[in-house]
Amino acid sequence: MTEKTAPDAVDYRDTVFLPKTDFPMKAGLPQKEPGILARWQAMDIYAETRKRRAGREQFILHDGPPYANGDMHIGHALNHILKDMVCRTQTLLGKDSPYVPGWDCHGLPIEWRVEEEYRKKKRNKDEVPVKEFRAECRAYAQKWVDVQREQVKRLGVLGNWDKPYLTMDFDAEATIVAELLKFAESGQLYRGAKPVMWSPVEKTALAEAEVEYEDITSTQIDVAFEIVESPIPELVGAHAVIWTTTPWTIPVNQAIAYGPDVEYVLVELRVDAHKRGAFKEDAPLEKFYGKRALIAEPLAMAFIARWGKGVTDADDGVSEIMYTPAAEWESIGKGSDLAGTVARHPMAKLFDSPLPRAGGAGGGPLGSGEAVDAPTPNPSRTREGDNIDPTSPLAEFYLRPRPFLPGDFVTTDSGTGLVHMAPDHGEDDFDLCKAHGIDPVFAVQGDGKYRDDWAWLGGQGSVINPKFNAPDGPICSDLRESGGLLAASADYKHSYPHSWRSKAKVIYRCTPQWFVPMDRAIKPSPSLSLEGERDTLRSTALRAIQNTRFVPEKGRNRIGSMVEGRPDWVLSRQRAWGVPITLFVDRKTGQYLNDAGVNARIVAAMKAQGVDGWSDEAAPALLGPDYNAADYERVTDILDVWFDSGCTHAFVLESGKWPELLRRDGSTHPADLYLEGSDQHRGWFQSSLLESCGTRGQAPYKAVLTHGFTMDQKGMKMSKSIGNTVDPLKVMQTNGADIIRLWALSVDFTEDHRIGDEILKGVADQYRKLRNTFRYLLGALDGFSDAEKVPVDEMPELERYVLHLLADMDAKLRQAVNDFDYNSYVRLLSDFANNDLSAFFFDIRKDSLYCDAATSPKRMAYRTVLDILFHALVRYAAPVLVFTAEEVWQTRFPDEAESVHFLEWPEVLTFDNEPQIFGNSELVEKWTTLRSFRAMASEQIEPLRRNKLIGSSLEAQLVFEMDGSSDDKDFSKLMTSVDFAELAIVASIKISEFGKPEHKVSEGSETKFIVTKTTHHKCGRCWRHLPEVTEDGALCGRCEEVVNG
RNA sequence: GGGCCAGUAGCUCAGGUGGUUAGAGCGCACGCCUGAUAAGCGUGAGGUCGGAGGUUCAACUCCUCCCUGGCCCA
Repeated sequence: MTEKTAPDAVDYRDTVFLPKTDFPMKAGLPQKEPGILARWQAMDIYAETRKRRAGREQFILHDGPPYANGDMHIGHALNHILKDMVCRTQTLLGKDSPYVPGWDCHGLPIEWRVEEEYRKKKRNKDEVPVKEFRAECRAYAQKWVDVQREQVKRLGVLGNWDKPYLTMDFDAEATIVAELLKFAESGQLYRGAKPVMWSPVEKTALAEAEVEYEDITSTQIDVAFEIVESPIPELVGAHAVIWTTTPWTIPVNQAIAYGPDVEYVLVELRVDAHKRGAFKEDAPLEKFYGKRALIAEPLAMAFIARWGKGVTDADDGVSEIMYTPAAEWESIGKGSDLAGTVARHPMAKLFDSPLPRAGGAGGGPLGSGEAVDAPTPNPSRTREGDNIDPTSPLAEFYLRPRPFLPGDFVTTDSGTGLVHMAPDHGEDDFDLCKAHGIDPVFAVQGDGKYRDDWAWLGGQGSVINPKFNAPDGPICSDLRESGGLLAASADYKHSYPHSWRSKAKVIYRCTPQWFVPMDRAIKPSPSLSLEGERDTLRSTALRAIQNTRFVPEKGRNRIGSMVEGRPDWVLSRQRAWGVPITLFVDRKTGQYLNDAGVNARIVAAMKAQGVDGWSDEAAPALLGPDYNAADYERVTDILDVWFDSGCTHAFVLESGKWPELLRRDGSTHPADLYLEGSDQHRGWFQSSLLESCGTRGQAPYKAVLTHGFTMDQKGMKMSKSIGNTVDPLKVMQTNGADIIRLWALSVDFTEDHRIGDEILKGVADQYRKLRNTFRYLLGALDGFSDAEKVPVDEMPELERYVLHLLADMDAKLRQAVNDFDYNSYVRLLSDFANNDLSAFFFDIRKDSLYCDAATSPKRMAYRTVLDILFHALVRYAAPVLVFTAEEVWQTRFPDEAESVHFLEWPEVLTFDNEPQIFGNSELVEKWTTLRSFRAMASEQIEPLRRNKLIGSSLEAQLVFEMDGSSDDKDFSKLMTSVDFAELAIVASIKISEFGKPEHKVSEGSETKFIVTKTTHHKCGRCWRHLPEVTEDGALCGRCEEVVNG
């Protein structure tokens, strides 16, 4: 065959209707987005959106406040994008979905930063008036609120940025106090105690973040506690050995812990006879030689070595020391056998008194119950030999028996396997003792010294002073005198917490704290109605969890098990920058004042002056004429910041300060949704739940949505020190906010997910495909007007089929919105644009769009569908690609006063509302089959292209080979019912009645097509190969009519 | 160390109650087109479903242990 081309081929390019648009292929988002933002700001798009949705069903997402400190990081970005997506999709659905952002402004980290600035300027915090200090904290928080606000706005997040809520607003502070007083009124507060990290130098409690660990050398001592009673008779008279590196805690020992599964032995302390001459003169041998010591078996040798070092002068003395398991008790057994054993405090001997009687582990000598104000013991200074009244509080304390208690925390890593318990100075100690009714005694003051009234230890200096703990210091001396010291040496190297600020050692110290009880029956009050008669905060909260929707569902289990097992809520902090615990405590009874009038004055003072309204000077006025300020202790603790944020539902949603948030449907749940990272199961979700359950008897939210954390490309946690962080601000600079948004909404945010260059590149590719889809729509719709619209029932089947695909996706998108399943949402859009439109519909109709007459019904129908697609897709995309969607919309419908974001979810045709359009699904089945044949044809054409037999598929001729089966007859019928050549974008198709097996590509293949090169000539305008074209470059009938017609 | 959660192609994700050769989009390779052109179309190659045991006729799906990573605690 010879190619025949017209010698003077005409260029028909100008007669072809090519897509025409100014919408650029390259986005240039970093340059373009700020301009779009400015326009939105100028038109006050947030307020305008509220107006346009006024009176509609509300969807209230309540913003959890991020901490006002530092730049926005990727976690903030993800969180805000998700919140924005929620509000925007709800708004798109036609609801009124406002967003009031907020910040958490009180608390230690800010206080800390301000102090750090002081240090740089060499100012002493203690010399700064507290009001001034708070003012600086306030300014610091405000500075970061402003910084973060601009950064989040840049993401395209729509919200009431001009009026965010701050926990440090006076109104907020007043409401937080009012909420606290509700707990007071319903009897849900008590003062208890708890060991906290304490710096004796700064005289303040420290948070974990303020503590650093350094290696130090401490005095280690072994102390003998004489066993006075035990279910194992052999133990009576023997000595339990405890080991500690904090000798100063021995005076307030109150018990001994054993490991229930640890093996214990009883050993006799002996020395080789020939070494006896080498004993130190002052050694405690006299008192212990030949005596029996109770100790964990794996640790016995190490103890003997310590003991031996102290009793002989010989360098090799250690190896010469003997120990023998006491013959009387061969099988010493496990720790659990020690239950019921009782010892006496070695210092009891300093009191000239009879041995204590066993039994009855008592409470503290110095008060009990919830009031912890320390009573005063007998202040007489006493040394051994002095008499002290055995009925005095201090003597009674030392003479009280020390019980053996089971401790899971006891290990055989070091020490003796018997742990001395000082509930004042250790968390394990406190918890174990509390569980057995033993309370702390508060003997060590804030300055680290024993109280003056603690007999002989008072005024001895700070307990962190090495001299205090030295082998020749007061503690060891007393123990030596009383015969309790087995070994002491200042040579134990270990890591120990120090104050980050002063570099001084810190201690655990029990201090009075305010608590909310989890298991106390709540006193009903007018504002608080509960379901159960004896409801506690825990039971109420657990019930609320059952009534809440969790997305993903596993969140319910997570917060549930936390609430089930959590201890009482510690509300108090000994700090300056926070909301005060505004209680007056009766100095006589220890009870806090509960007077509605006083409370109202306190709240009013907060409203007027903020947290500064709570001061000694203000106390008399707050108390009013009915109370004498001298009779009351003004609590100076501040609230845990989690209480602040737990109150946001009260001072933001219910306050009326943001009218758009007020419920108009009588709903009792303030919020439809809380949305934060999964760490907030322990944080804000829980503090809000407890606060609301304690004051309102139910959760403040209907649903809780959690997202995971963003990891680096390899799935590892991001950290500045490793240098694997991704800065959203930089991504916005280089890629644009729409790219980060698309990223956040493409990943499975309910789990931990990743970000990195490769991932962002993929997201950018995905963006480009979507952008080009819009660009094509804009170009193809050039000049389109309502006059061109064709009724759907007059459209070709292909158009109706595509409308069905749209409707199908529409339903799935709605479902995804309801499920907050945004990665499905985005993928549905991408897949639809790629598969159904670009590779299928647009490709097939390219010929009609370019070459048919403008008045062609087919072309008009196509453009009508493109218009429908445009209106639907731009709306679907708007919540995701907020900037690009606006750019698309404004390109087609420029209007300074309008925005794509005011639009509502598109109305699409569905089976339900227009069954006749889709032929009751027959049309869908038919076209699904046709698409599979189309795919098959492409597959068969490929070899010819690869072999350079043809180039464009338009050069291909298909022959459908029938094998005579009924299926084939149906298929051929199907294909002849449409213009299959047009669908497959080939020259022509023939149906062969009698299949020729030799033409099959391979045996057993599903192949139905034989492909050859067409013999027809190519139309010079539409490039189709058609029989009527006389020579290559001449016109086909259709084109002839369009061009010359 | 404890509680909870996750681990499917290079990337992002699908894979009801266990059942035919594990899917999609993107990317990649190759090819086509040159009238969506730093675009569009097609074909193809990529996975022992984190690992090891076990239950079962049959396991990506159920059980146990381990590894890796994450959140919250200690």
